[in-house]
Amino acid sequence: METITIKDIARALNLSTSTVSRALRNSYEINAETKKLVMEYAEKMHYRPNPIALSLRDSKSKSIGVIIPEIANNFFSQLINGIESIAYSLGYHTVIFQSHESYEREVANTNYLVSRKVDGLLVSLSSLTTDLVHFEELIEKGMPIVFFDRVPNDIETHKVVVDNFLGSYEATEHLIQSGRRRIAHLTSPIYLSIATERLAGYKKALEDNGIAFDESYVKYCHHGGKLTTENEAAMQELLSMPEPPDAILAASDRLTSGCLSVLHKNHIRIPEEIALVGFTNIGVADLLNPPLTAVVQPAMEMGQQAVELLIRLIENPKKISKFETRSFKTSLMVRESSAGSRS
Amino acid sequence: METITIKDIARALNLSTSTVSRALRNSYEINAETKKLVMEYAEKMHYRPNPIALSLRDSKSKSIGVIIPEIANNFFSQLINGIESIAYSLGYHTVIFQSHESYEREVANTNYLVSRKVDGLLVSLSSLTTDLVHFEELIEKGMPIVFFDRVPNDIETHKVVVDNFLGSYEATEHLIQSGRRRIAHLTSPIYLSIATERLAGYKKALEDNGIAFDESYVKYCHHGGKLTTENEAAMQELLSMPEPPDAILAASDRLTSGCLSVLHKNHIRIPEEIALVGFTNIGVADLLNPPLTAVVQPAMEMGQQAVELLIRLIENPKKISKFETRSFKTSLMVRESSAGSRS
DNA sequence: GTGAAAGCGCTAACAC
DNA sequence: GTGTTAGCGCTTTCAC
Repeated sequence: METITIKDIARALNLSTSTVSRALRNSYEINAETKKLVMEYAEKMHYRPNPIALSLRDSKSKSIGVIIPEIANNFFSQLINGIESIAYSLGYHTVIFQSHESYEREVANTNYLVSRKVDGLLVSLSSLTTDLVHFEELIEKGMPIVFFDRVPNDIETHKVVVDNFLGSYEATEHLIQSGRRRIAHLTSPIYLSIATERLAGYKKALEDNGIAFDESYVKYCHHGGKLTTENEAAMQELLSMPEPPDAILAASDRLTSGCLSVLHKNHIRIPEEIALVGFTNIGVADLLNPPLTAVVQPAMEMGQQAVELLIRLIENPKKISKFETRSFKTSLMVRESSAGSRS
Repeated sequence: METITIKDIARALNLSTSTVSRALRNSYEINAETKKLVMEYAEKMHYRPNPIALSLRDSKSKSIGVIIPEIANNFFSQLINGIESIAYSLGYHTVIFQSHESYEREVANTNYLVSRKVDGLLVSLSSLTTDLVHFEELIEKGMPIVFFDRVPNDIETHKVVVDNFLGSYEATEHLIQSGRRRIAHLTSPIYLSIATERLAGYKKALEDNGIAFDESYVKYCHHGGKLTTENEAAMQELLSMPEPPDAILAASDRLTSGCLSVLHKNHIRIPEEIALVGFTNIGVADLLNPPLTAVVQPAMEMGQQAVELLIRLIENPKKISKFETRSFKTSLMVRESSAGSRS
């Protein structure tokens, strides 16, 4: 019944454990006959090496840790699929943890994964992370880490990102071209570089098109839209302005659907009264009412590239001198929610 | 720098490893002073026990494995959140694996988790799993397993499910009451009990309302809607029937949005021409066009109950004589997609 | 009250 | 070509 070990095989075959071990690893120094004997017996008994023992010995585990803000988000779940597919084919296992946008959980997860001897880490920062020492120390110690999407500016390592500036710029310009002038921007705390970049793209597009930037059109949701109340409050402020916006650019999945929801509740016609464009990887964007213009990120590819870089780092421990940052383009999927109606 | 071990502490304090070990576990047989000394030094050096070593020794890991069909699905990701929250508070870690509706991956994941010495397993079957020996053997060996949502009929253990029959019955009856007569049912392969139960509820509702069951109104998508082509094909068949349906009951998340998508593409007015009700936990159901009537499952609670049962099983290894099956009620969220228009 | 030693499963020097 | 041994980090008998 229970799991069989090398020792059991050795005993059964009247060999030493080291011989069995060598035979199983097909070592050149073992007699062909002995090998065959061992292999067949192992096969027959369904022998499987104990990965825990291997991890303890080698301080590695052929597994990589992934820390993301949350799973219940299409962008991240698509990303995970990208990660898993590559990792799996390269013989690595993927262990996923959620920070739930909490700095403490991010740290706790990191520590746990490290103690579990993952060979490397793939991380997308929580929106409330400002202190990065837990990662800096790890990198210092030689732990391979690759950041994606929400990456830190101050850490030198491989990164996989999206051109947020451009994505935001294009979306904003698209709104302008469809005749909007009072474009609001709904975003998350600016700790994250993705938020600053998206804000910058938005500003630049306004500027390039001769529209003055108005700070009161920018609303920050500190929990990134996780709390609906926060979302609604921000939207209410916008709607009750003397000159309410005629378009909104929402900076994340959560923010986008939250925004759409509030507009619905207030019976505001989209796009006639207010146009909406959002960063989102939601699968049903074209089935929404109205079909939603979306800034989409190539999540799957990002995940694939991220693991690829990570595994390269893991398997080439010689200090890499220059790290790369792979940048993807977002794609603007234009749909009704931003249709021109005023130009 | 690197991680510090009990041995390091022992050496530094001129004690034996066993004394240090005992002191850290606050054993009664250790001198208070020694304890204090050890504790403080350990604290100062950020000592953390190596979980791998513990797992190797004790053949357990304070972690539970979760095997689900896929993460990129609101129902499952909400469920995971339920699992994680409870597991975390009880000191267990959660390791998530996706079967991607593949029997082989399900088996591979199971084996891996077992070899990694998870203390228990939480599983929702892949839609293509018909052979259950891999789970049966494990249970035989004493591995705690709790199934949820997609549960096997033939295995005796704790289960957490939803009353699929009733959910389906209510949804169907609702369609009938809103004036529909030719109600189609879009479902996945009937290997899964959830599929047979939903089908049964649908049939019974028809019967109870004097509508003859017509097999040609039932379409099976073998990949559960994972393949859009499959989905479209099934829908096309329905639409090209001499008497196409005037309503559709979709049996899963994927199937529901796929169905909605095809109806859109074919410019079929919902609910005027065809009404739609679907099993789905999608968050934006009320933002869809039209707002979607949904059979919603209490995913979070199901996850919480499932871990709770599992951990009870883990921590009470004495053979439990009777296993329980906890059953939740679905809730029918009536929205426009099934509004009455013909009665 | 504390230490020595064995063992969890595996591999790799180092014998012979 | 095969066996012996030590060690990865930890706990736990068994001694003293």
